[in-house]
Amino acid sequence: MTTILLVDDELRMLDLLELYLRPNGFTCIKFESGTEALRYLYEGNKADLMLLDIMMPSEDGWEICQKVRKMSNLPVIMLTARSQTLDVVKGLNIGADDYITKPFSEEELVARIRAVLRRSLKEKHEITYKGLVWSKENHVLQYKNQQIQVTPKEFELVGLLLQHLNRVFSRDDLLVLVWGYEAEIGDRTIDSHVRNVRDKLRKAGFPVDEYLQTVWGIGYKWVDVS
Amino acid sequence: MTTILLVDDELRMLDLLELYLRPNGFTCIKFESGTEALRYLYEGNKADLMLLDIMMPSEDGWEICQKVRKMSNLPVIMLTARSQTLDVVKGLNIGADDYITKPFSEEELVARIRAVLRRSLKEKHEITYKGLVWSKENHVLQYKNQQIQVTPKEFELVGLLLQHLNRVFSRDDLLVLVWGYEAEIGDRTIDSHVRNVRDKLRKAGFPVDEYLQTVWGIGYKWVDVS
DNA sequence: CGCTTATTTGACTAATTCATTACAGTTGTA
DNA sequence: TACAACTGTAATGAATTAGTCAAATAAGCG
Repeated sequence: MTTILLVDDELRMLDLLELYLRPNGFTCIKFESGTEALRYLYEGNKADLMLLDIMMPSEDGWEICQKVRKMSNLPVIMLTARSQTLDVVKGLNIGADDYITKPFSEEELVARIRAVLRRSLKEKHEITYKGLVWSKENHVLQYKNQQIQVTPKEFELVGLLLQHLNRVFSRDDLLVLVWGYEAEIGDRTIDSHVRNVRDKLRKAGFPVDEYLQTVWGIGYKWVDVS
Repeated sequence: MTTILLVDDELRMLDLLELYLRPNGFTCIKFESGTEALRYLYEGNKADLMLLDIMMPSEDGWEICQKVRKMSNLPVIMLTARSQTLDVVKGLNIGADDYITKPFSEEELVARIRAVLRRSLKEKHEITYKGLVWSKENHVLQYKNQQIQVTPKEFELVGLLLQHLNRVFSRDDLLVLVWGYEAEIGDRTIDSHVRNVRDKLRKAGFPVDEYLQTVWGIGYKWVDVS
């Protein structure tokens, strides 16, 4: 079963969304404001996706989306009446997974939701790779029961690579995905962090050089051969 | 926030319930059959109460109620058109917490829900961690038979951390979960409370620094290694 | 109201992490 | 091999974040 959080200040839109989604097997939970939805998430409840209206009286969709992003990897689809490119870009940069403009058909809505769900399924909170444990919830990196002390940036970096085995990340990719889209950082900075990660993992006894490899001229990747 | 699961085969009744409950601050999740609701619970989702119609085509309310009872202590209020004493008794025996006959007023519905929630909240939470006793009921914190005098906020803070060992709480998390949603508090305020908690526990002889740890750049957690 | 206790704040210090730099080392290619 | 492009390294100052504490403010209570 798939649970979708609907966030819109207009009751009519909430009802319409539910009308479209329930027959398609989605469980809907409606919220008239983003803060309500956030509270729901903060309380540890789970959901599979959030449909979020941008135009809302108190806190707008952008802010809500950012807050959701900070606390979880819940996929977010933004809803809006406006279809300006600027908004789309802003939304996607902020971390929204997709963007639907009103009005929309039932087919479009459901199709987009399915697509986003397919994409987002892979993200994990806890990853174990050959004895190396990465846990987002506990914010620890362990190897063979010993804790590896890493900084926030290092932690994010390792997590990203582990979550996408064999994918090559350019320094630009890493910049956006680890540092955030507006960061302006030199290439050497990223190298430095990679170095530190390698150092710490190596010292813990993990054969990091087999896995965290440099792709010459491009960036870095975590190689998984098994 | 309180989440209520609505289970009824009639869409109209689901809508009516939602219409009554949402304005009273309840979050509603609607299910057209008991099995759907059960699946929702089986998947680990949380809720505070279930409103369950007795008369349903496939599996009736009694059966659903029994299954809910087996897997959790979620309070259940049964809904029915019949008002025969027999049913009431049967329902309460099976484990329902209350019983509402249709038709009902908004006031009655909300009042009963509140009453059941009040009752069900009480039977909660006593945690013992290495000699440290946290008792919600008595609202006391003890270590080796000596009472540790803590303020309400400090008490909530310790309770939250103890209830989720090893989980890292960002200051934003703590803000929402301890202070409540609309609180606007500075980071230093949270630190202050953490400091006070550490201070008091330390003075009582509890080795708090081993457990209540700072996760640099993220927040705080209660580390449990055992 | 006046007293007590709890909570919050802000200024300051301490600790840690981050970004940069310059240069040494490495790789790819002609 | 030579050279150009790229990556690795280590040290360091800047920036960010956390800890501390006293004082201000708010909240409870008789």
